[in-house]
Amino acid sequence: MSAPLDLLERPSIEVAPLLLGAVLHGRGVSMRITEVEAYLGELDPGSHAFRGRTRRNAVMYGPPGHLYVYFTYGMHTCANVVCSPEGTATAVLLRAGEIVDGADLARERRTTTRSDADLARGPARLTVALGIALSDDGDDLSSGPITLEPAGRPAPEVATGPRTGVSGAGGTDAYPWRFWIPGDPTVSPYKKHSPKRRTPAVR
DNA sequence: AGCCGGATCCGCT
DNA sequence: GCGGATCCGGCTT
Repeated sequence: MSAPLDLLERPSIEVAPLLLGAVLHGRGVSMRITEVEAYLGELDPGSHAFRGRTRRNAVMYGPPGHLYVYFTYGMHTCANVVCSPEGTATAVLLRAGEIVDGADLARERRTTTRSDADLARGPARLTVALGIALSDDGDDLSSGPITLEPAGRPAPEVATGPRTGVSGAGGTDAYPWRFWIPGDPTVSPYKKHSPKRRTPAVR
């Protein structure tokens, strides 16, 4: 890995706050990262790696500095930055960003009309704005087509809280594994996942 | 071979 | 605020 991305060799929980303010470049769009979540690998019930290596999550086990892209809810793709040394499956989910260049192109990729702040607000919208597809799973962030430019300096202020949308994650709600730039209008507003009813209440 | 639920988003109310 | 969309991965049978 090239020197600028050496920071990704650490576990995702350390990398996540450092990614705030970093800029992704690619496919005609540049995006400043404003919200992320850390997924801690095989020990983390919320992580795709919790039950070990599979074909889908194989990239998470590879070297840091690559994209792990997955498909969910039958229609959405989401993207992670793989962290920690090869053989260890930690990653940072990219949840929101501010388009700093190429907003017209990002907007063309969307099917619905939204405000600028909404263009990459939410992990699936973020991949649409950047033109990331499932075929980008495993892409090297140091050589493109999507590249990562680390933040010049740490974000002046970082907010933390529980991860969003993670259910059945064995009490990890208690851990502040979500990081965002406080007050930034591009940060996704979604509330914490509320578990679905399992069985009808019997009384 | 089949089932279940999901690191979500959108449109309607 | 809520439910539907829509299909794949991973586990069970």
